[in-house]
Amino acid sequence: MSGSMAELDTAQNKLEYIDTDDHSSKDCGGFENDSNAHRGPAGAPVWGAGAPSDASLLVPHPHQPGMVDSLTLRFHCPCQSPQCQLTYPDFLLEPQASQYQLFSGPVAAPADSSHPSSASAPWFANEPILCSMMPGDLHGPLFSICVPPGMDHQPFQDGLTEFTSHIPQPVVCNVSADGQVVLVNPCEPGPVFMTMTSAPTHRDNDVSVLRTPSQLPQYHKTACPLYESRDQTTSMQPPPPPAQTAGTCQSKSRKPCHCTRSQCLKLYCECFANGVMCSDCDCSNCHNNAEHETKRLKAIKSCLGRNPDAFRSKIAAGKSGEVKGWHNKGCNCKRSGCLKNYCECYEANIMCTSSCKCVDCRNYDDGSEMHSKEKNKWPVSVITPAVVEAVCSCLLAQAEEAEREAHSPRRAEHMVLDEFGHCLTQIVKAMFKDNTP
DNA sequence: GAGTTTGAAACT
DNA sequence: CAGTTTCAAACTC
Repeated sequence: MSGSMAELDTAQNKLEYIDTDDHSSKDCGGFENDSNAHRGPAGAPVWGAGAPSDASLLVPHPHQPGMVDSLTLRFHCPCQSPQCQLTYPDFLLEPQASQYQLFSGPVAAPADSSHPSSASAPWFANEPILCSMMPGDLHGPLFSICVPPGMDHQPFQDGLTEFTSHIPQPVVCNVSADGQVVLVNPCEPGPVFMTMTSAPTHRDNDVSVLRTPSQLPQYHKTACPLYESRDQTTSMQPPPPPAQTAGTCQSKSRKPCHCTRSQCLKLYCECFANGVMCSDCDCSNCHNNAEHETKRLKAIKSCLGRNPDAFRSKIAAGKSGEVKGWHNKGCNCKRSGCLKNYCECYEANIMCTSSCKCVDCRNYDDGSEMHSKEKNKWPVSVITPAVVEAVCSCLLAQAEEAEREAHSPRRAEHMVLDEFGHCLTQIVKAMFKDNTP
């Protein structure tokens, strides 16, 4: 395997800030990244390395070359429309500190999420991409993506495909010849159409903008309503507005909760923990709904205060295949042998790892018998977090090399895929080596 | 469906 | 941070 992270800390600041000094606005929605700040290769945006459910695009810090500014990693609305401010109460927000915006959401990280091994987003190459929530018309803020001049739509489509490929829900996207982007999310009844238009509101009038017809809800159509944590330096992404939250991802199979004492405002409540309002539940005295939005938001804030990762997925999921991943915290089972659904690992159909503090665990691959709920056909013992990290490092290094050598995006993609194949070969070799007596 | 068991979340 | 309590889901009968 080639490359190392050290070689990759060569970020330059190639992106430009949008001057929005005249917009003293607060955030209006969208997701920021977590506090993990990673260096991107050569100034290129990189997929964030947060929890698997919240990979985002990282962009270089404008004043500290080589550093990623986490403050930039969020949507914000430069407008001060009552609609936006109603949607996101003040107490959850902090003054706008930065102008970068990005196309981001609670999406599955492409790789190991807890290490600086982000994969480069080749579709951005060296081009600046500026994304923003813009003040919209009567329907609310616009979801826009600014494509730099001279950049044709094909790479953008590739990028959009890449982006949406990380969204937990299957999303089909395409940029048609007339510049219309179609997103299809099974959470929603129908496709979402976005149209490329000129963007006179942006400087130089030299960018294209993707504009959604019905604005804000479209953002949430591709983003599950998981609440984001905040750290000391970044503002929190507010929860989605009630109307969207209550309906978002409802099509996903979700069990109704039966909470009686928590008002569905604690993590005991699965709905609340999953970031959705209760709907068709059997709970009593429920406050996890639009009618109690203020109390609900306070509860969210409280949870995030206790644990900034409270609403992140506990499962660091494998992107595909039968490897589900691993539990970020690990379980603490004592009596179930980790073979009942009391065990979070077992329930998630993953094996216990060294992170677990369980007693008498039987949810592991002992070489002769797999005890997990659905017997994993993949060699979990080989595909460890360290291996995933190593693979990601290799892919990142390859992407960086392609960028350094100014290869076309397509060529760069091939190089990365070649490297991925090489990594897989080594993993397979390791498998057989491990299974050889 | 009621009662019990279990382990995560919350609390001290 | 460890021990205890609270809670709701999973499980059993």
